[in-house]
Formats: sequence, C-alpha cells, structure tokens
Amino acid sequence: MKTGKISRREREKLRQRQEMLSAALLLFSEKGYHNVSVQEIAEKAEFAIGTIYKFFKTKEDLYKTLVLEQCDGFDEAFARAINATDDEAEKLRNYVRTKEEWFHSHLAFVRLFIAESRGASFNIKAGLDEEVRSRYYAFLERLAQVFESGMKKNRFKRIAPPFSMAVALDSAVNAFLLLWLEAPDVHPFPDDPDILLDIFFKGLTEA
Amino acid sequence: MKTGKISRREREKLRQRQEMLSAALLLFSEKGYHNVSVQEIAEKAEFAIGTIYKFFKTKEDLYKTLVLEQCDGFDEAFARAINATDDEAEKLRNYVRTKEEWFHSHLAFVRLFIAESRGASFNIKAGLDEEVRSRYYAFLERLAQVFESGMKKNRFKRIAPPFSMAVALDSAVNAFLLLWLEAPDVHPFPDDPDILLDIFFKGLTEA
Amino acid sequence: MKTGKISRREREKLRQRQEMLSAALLLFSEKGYHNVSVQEIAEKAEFAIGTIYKFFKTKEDLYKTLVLEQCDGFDEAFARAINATDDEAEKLRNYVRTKEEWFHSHLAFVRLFIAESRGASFNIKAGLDEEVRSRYYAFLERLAQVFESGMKKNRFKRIAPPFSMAVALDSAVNAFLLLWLEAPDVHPFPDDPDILLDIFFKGLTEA
Amino acid sequence: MKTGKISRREREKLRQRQEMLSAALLLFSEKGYHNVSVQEIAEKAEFAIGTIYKFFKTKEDLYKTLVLEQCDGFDEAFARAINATDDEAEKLRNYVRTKEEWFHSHLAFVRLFIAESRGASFNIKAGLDEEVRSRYYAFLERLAQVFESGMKKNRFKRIAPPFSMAVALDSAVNAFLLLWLEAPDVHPFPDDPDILLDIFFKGLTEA
DNA sequence: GATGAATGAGGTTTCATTCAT
DNA sequence: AATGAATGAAACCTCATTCAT
Repeated sequence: MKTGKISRREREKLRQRQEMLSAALLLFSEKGYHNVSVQEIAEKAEFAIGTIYKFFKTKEDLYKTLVLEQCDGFDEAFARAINATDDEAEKLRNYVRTKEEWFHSHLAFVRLFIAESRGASFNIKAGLDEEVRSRYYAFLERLAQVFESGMKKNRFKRIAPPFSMAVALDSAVNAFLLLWLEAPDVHPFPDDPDILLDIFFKGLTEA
Repeated sequence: MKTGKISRREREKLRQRQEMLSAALLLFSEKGYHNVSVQEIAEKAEFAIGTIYKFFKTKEDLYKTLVLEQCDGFDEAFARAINATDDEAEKLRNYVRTKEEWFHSHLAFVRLFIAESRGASFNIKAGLDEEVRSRYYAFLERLAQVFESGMKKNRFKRIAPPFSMAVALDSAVNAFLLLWLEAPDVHPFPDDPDILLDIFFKGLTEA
Repeated sequence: MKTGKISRREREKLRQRQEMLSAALLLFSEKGYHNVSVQEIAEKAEFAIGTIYKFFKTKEDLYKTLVLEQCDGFDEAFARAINATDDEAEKLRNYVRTKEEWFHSHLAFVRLFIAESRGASFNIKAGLDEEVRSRYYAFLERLAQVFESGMKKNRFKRIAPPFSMAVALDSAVNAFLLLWLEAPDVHPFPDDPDILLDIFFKGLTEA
Repeated sequence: MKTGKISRREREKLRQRQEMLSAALLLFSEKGYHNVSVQEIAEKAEFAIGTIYKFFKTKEDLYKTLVLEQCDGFDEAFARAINATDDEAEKLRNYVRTKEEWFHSHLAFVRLFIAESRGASFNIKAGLDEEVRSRYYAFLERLAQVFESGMKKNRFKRIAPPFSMAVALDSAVNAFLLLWLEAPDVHPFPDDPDILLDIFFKGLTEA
C-alpha cells in the first residue's frame, strides 16, 4: 500500500530529525551554542554534515527549531496543569508540580531555556529572542490570570497586580529549580508545593 | 622622586586597563561574548591588540576580569545598603533600592550578569562560572541573614527558611528589573520598594 | 514487435535526454556553469538526479554534450547557407543572415558559445575547449574557402589571405551580434547583410 | 625620518599586494575563477590565507581589483598610442601595435579580459561585468572617434558608421591576437600592422 | 529502471594569538 | 614598551556523486 510506504518513510524522517535535535540539545546544553560545531552535532547524531543541512537550513535554524519545539512541549504541559482544576490555589500547585516535573525530565533544555528567557539571548541573533520572549510573556499572562481569577473570587488578597504576582512566583520557582539543578543535595526541591507557595500565600510580617 | 614616577606609571596603567575593560563591557553587553572580536575591543579602547594582550592573557581572561570586577562593585554597594541600618525591614528596602540603582547605572553589565548567574554561563568556559556562582551564593547567604535576623527578633514570621526567602526575593527583584529593562514603559519599576516587598511581607491568602 | 517497442523506448529516451539538455541550457546560459547545480537541472527538467546521471556521466559530460550538440546545429545551418548558391558574395550574405537567425533562435546558447570559443573555456576543464576550438577552426576554414574561391574567380581582390579574411569577418559579425544582444535598441543588427559586409567589400582609404 | 619609515612600510605593502594579485592572475588565467581556491592563491603568493583577506575583503573583491587594475593599464597604453600622432591612419597603426604589445606582455590577463568583455561574465557576479563592459564601450567610442576624425578630414571613406568600424576593427584585432595566442607558429601576428589594417583600408570588391 | 537521501570533501571566511619591529 | 601584520586552525555550508530501495 502506497500510503504505508510514505508513512514509513516519513516516520523514518521524523526519527532522524529527532535524533539530530536530541544530539544538538545535549551538546548545546553542555557547551553552549557557540562552542558546538555542526560537525560535532553530526558526529553525535551519526549523520553526515550534509544530512543535517538537508533537515535544517542553517545551524541557527536547527537551534531555533530545537528551542521552539521544547517551548511547545512546556506550553502544553502548563496548559494541562492549569486546566486540570477550577480551584485557583490548586492551579498554582499544579503549575509548581508541572514545572518541577518538566525541569526534571528536560534538564538538558532547561539551561538553554533559562539562558534564552533571561537575557543571554544576545548569544543568538535576533529572531529567536523575540519569539521566545513573547512566548514567555504569554505564559506569564496565563499565570497572571490564575491570580486575577483568584482575586476576583476573593480567594486571594489583592496585595499586588496579578501580573506582578505571576512574575514573582515564576521567577522564584525558577530560582529554586536552578538551585536544585546546581546542587540537588544542598537544595532539594520541596515535595509539597505549598512549602514554596507559602512564601507568597502567607505574609512575612502582617499578622 | 622614584616612587612618584612609578606611582604615576602605575596609575596610568590602571587607567588604560579601565579603558580596555570599559570598551569590552560595552561591546560584550551589546553583542555578546562570541560576537565581539579582540580587534574590535582594541579599536574601541584605542589601543593596539598587542597592548590588550599585555594586560590580559586571553580574551577569556579579559572577560572574567571584567565580570568579577563588576561583581566586586555590586558586593560593595550591597554591603553598604545592608549595613546602613539595624532595622531588618529597612535593610531589605535598602537592598531593593540599591539593586535598582545599580541596575540603572550598570545597565551594560546587567545583561552579562544575568546571563552568567542564570545558567547561560556555558557560553564561556568553565572557570568563571564557578567563581560567579559561588559569589552569588555568598550574596544570597548575606541576604538570608537579614531574614534570619528579622525572624530571630520576631519582626518576620518564619514562613519559610531564610535562605529560601532570600532566593525568592532576589529572583523576584531580578525578574522585575529585567521586565523593566526590556520594556521600561510597560513595566516601570516601583519607586517605593514596599510595593514589591509587599508580595513577600503580606500574605496572599491568610487573613 | 520487438523493434517497435525498443524504438518507442529509445524515442522516449531521446525525448528525456532533450528535456534534460534544454533545462540545462537555460540554466547554464542564465547563471553560468558553476552557479548551476545538478539538483537544479534535475528539478527544472522534472527528473530525479539519479536519472540525469543515467544519461550523463558527470555534470561536465552533460555540459559538453550540450555544447557540442548546439555546435552541430550551427554547423548544419552554416553548411546549408554556404551550399545554397554558387556566388561567393551571396554565400557570404547567406552566412551573415544565417548567423543572425541562429543567434536569434539560440540566444540561450550564444552566451555559452561565445564564452567557449573566446577563451573563457578555462571555466570548464580541458577537454571541451579542445573540441570546440577545433570545430571553430574547421568552420573558419570553410568560410575561408569561400574567400579563396572568390579570389580565384577574381570576384574578390586578394588583399589578405583568405583565412585572415574569414577570421576578420566572423569576429566582426560576432561582435555586432553581441552588441545587439547586449542592447538591441542601441545597436540594432542591420537587416541588409551588405551594410556589414561593406566594411570588408569597400575599402576605407583606397579610392 | 618618520615619512621614510611610513613610505617603506607602504612600499612593502604595495609589493605584497602586487604579489598576491600576480599569483591570483596566473592562477585565474590558467584555471578560471571558480577552479582556483583562495588557499591556492595564498600558497602561490606565499602568504597565509588570513593575510590575503587583510588586503582583499573577499575572493571576488580580489578578482575585481585584479581585472580593473589591468584595464587601467590597457586604457593608459591605448591613450598614449592614440595621442602620439595626429594622423588618423597612424593612430590606427599605433593602436594595433599597442594592443599587440600589450597582449604579449599581459598574456595571462588577456584570457580573463576576453572572457569578461565577451559575455562570459556571468561567471562572476554582476558588479564587475557592468564596470568592465562600460569601460569597453568607452574604449570603443574613443577608437570610433579616430575613424570619425579621419572621415571628417576625408582621409577615410564613410563606408560605415565610425562606431561600427571600431567594433569591426577591434574584434578582428582581438581575433587575430587570439589565434596567435593559441598557436603562435600557425598564426603569427603580422609585424606590419598595415597587413591587418588593409582588410579594412582596401576594399575586397570595389575596384 | 528510476529515485532522491545520504555523503563528505572542499569551498570561503573569521579571529585569537604571536612576535618582529 | 607598544604595535599591528601575519598566521592558520577551524567554523559554516554547498553540491557532485553514489547506491539502497
């Protein structure tokens, strides 16, 4: 059957593509974009250089594809986490748990993502920066809406604008995950998301 | 007088060194480490390439020196902010103000610092990473001590370990400063540090 | 019938071959040998690369075949022009007319031919050069014989060796055709071949 | 003296530049632009690749510089030839002699020039083409003025427009020189320019 | 027989570093 | 002491050709 054949070929293509992206991800996350040569990626992925260039127009294109595909994955996971419940506090707990799980299972990418979303982006030329940044803002907005919704229902106090709360929470979660990433033993990530959320839920001073 | 002559020479040397570092900082912050050539730095600093190499062993050495010197500057400013008062809440306010001022007056460096302290450090080879990271931990520890001290005096509630509070606060401050950096009009940094600190001082849920 | 089948197949083959050569001619004449990839030719001719290589051993082989086939075409047209009459002056007029017509109808090839016959042949590796060059000499000899014959019959003065006359005439005709090719409006090719031939027929100085 | 030093250095630079251009000219004329690598040029000129690129921005830049410098040389020689006398016939003789001498002493370049001025220019990207072509037209115009002037003084018959005469003469001279270039023994270039000019001076048919 | 995915040598160009002046 | 010309390794990318399907 013809469709079968085509499908097999296309599956094979996809597999190859994934192998290239995986090899690249590992290398990029270990050494950084500029310290990895396409030659190296080709060797790790066990393809010839030319084959890499059949799949990706330039080294930059390969990199961008890599980053954006991983972003897609995170966005999906986040959406599932947020939509799994109607309770805002629970949404936030899900978000913390999801982010943690995602970090654990995408360690290699996390370093790249942090670099990208955090201003190290001048490493790569403009295009990606813009795209990743705008995706990150979109993510923050969605997180802010959880706060907004909770405030509207008077489940949360309106101690700061929802967007600010989202920024503060996400940056803190990132920071804790990075600490854990760097020294899992010294800085274990709390099993119970509330331990982290309490920093925001419970006031430091106000009785 | 001999010492005078030597001293003048050394002062002159220091001035040259600073000019090289300044030129490098501007270029690195604009284009990133890998997109700046030593040639370019030499031209901007108005020295010959060879002269640059008299002061710094390699391009990397120049970069590391640059980063660590700026870190020194920040550490000093932070120490002054913390020591200016005995009141822990006021110490935190001073810290926020100082960090903001420092961001504003060291914009060029901030991008590099963020990149370095946030995991983008793989851009440069190992050494610096380690050093900057350990300085950052030292800084976090000092910030944590402010929380610790406040908790001991019962001025702060013990909602989370002091170190965690420091991590959460600093990452949030960084995040807000970055937002401001990227879009000053959309995300102005609050004049009053309390507006930001309230996120931590006042609880979101607990009455 | 077997021969029929084979013949049909062979006709089909020839057609495919022509399509490849046509596509290649267009591309080569537009962009030059080195700026056209076999991939491109295959796409334009709507064949797979492998099929191209079934017909031609290398890219160079394809190119040479292309050039020599077009040369054949010109040689035939030239022979017809020369043999159409016994009058030497008329033979020359026919040659001019034929060359003009051939230029017009083989524009794409003309640029290649000019390049080849004029010393640009180092663009391609040795072999072709030799072949085209010797064909060109053969052509010049045939043209020279027209002069020779005309001189023998005292229809032409013997102002220069017949071969020299042939060289001068053909190079001038080429030059005018090139001028026309580059700027048809500024340098129209004369409708009447005598206008051009007069340069050779009528002396510039001798009363 | 300072100027002396600078002058020496600059002389040295010029010498190096000339060596690069000479090496490139030889290689290009032997193998064609596309069959010569910058590596090869560097080796022949006995410089490192990087040094070549200090003098010329790209391979193409090197090529264009090479061609245009040689054109300058020819233009000067031609101007001298034309201005050396007031007699139009003598001007033409001088032109033929000069062109011959120039061919002999610039053999390597001649092949490139012919290629460039004759339509093989698609080998190199647009820019040079245009420039060389327009210089060639300028040259033809100057040659045409010799005919024009001779016709005005009734030293020449007006058998064709001056520009056409210039085109015919120059292309014929080129053709003869090329013949000589390809096979000096079979096609010696006439010592006396009149032998060639007679083709144009004396009519083939008109008594 | 036809296909086109895969190959990898080889092209151009950059740039950190050295060292003779 | 200061210079900056010279170096050449190594980067990215293309494309003629092969060969398994």
